[in-house]
Amino acid sequence: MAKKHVEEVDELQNSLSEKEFIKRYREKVSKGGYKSSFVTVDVVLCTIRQGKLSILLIQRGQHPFKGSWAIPGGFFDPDKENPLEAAWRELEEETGVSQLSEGIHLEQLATFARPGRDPRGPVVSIAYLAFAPNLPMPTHGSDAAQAKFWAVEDLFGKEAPPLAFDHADIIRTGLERTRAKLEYTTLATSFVEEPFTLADLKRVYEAVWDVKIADLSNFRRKVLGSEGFVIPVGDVASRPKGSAGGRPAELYTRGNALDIQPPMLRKQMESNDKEL
Amino acid sequence: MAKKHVEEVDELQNSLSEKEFIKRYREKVSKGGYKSSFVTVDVVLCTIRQGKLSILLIQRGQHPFKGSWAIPGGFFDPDKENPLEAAWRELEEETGVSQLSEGIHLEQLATFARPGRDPRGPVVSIAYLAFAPNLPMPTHGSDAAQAKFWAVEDLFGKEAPPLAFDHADIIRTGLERTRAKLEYTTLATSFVEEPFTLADLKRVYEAVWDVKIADLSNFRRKVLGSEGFVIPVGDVASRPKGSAGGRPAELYTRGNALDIQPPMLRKQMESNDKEL
DNA sequence: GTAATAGTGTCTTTCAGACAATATGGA
DNA sequence: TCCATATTGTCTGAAAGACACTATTAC
Repeated sequence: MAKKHVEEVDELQNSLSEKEFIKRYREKVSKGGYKSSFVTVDVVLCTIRQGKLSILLIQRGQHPFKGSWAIPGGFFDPDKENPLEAAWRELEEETGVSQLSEGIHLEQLATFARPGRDPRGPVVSIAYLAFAPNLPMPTHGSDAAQAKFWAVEDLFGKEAPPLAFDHADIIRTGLERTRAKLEYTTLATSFVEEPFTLADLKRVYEAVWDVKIADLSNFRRKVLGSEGFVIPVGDVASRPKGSAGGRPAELYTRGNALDIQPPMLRKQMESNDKEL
Repeated sequence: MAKKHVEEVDELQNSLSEKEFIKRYREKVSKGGYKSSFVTVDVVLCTIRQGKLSILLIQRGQHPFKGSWAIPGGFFDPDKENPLEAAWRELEEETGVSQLSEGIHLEQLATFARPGRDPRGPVVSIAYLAFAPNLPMPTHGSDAAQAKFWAVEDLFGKEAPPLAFDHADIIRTGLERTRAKLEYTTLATSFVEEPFTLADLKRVYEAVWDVKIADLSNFRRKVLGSEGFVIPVGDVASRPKGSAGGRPAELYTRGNALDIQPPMLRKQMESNDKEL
């Protein structure tokens, strides 16, 4: 991370209006005539909380967009690290989970570089997309005012929080990718902790696609029929206390397969699509 | 495009060794302590020439990688344009086709930012992926020594040309995306000129996947059964002179559908996979 | 016992794969 | 006429959707 950059910027942060801050910032940056750009690495972290697809957002404590919510991220040092490594680092800073935590998936999403997307000047954002099981956090990072998982359905309605920069676009792109990936990859398993039951996995599809999968039997046949999707543990789940009765479910771990062949179909939708 | 940057660099280009050039270049760039980066927009342009999946490459006339082959691209001005617009501009400069040319597809591929990928210093490449029908060109751009379509099968063998920067990685990524996209989108039609026959379309799949589709009948049923994939023109093709006889094929234009539901299957492979 | 959840089996429809048969042009 | 290509039709097997039935727990 561009530490010196951050420190110098920090000197400007205190008790300046956003407008004045941007003016001073630009003076420092726009020299030399070279059309270079700052680069950030930002992460759309998807997980499932209380049965709902949710995304980690951090309330900004600094200009610009002070008080608005942003996906976690930080400046990228193009001399020192790969952007993927930077994304893992950001993820670890914000959530406390390490790269070694099995099951967390991280991939490049897209790069956003529209002129004016950052009022400070040219800043290119390399966005990443992460899937994680329900995490104990959020432990908010060093410079974050507040970190919180937002249910996706709350992000785009009239009660929606203000989103910083073009992060609404980035989140939308991430959600589209997420929904598509569940169709033809095994990544749904990245949303659950091991070991898991098929009902757990079904809830992932229901949360991400916002559908009701009516027939657990067909879902079961599809998952178990896909070579390497899940591996039976040979044990059964103990029913959570306070829950009603019912036969205990068999437990599974993630298989090695990456793709589902043929893909999972997403037509069982009697969907209640709310947001885009 | 960063015109001033290009001009200043041009002063350094003549009669300097690559090593000396890079040293002088770095002295100009590394000032201020801010960890900013230059950004380029580069395009993997795929088409089909003589029945083979091919990619447009340009032989570099300047350091670094003088004499090596690179995908077309150029510096991106983060103040003035969207990267997608920049990609269209690059495409137009190198090929003469305009954005209005129906059928050409252009999408963001991925961003490459590994430290050291450009010996001049930190340069982030936003790579785009384009599909085009057989083009009259290449008309080589202003600063390009030579432009040529290379068959993919010639790019990774022992007779392979030297590729600049990490463009081998970018091309590989583009090829994977291209092959995957033919499965679940209608983008195969972007590789043929309108109007086209189903045999033309079949040749696209064969070239991109490097397979032989044995049964044209099943292929036909799949394509015509996919709503909005192709639209019959109501006319038949006239057989090219010199070719053998045979019933003339019906002509089609591109439909409005973006996705194929369910996807095209890529198992008819008796593949002769050569490169990766 | 009932309620609730998990798992098995079976019938029907859809669609890909294989392959046979017909159509339409050129030499 | 024969040859080459395009198009239509038919049979079969794999897999999804619907749905009935059995299994195992808590109460």
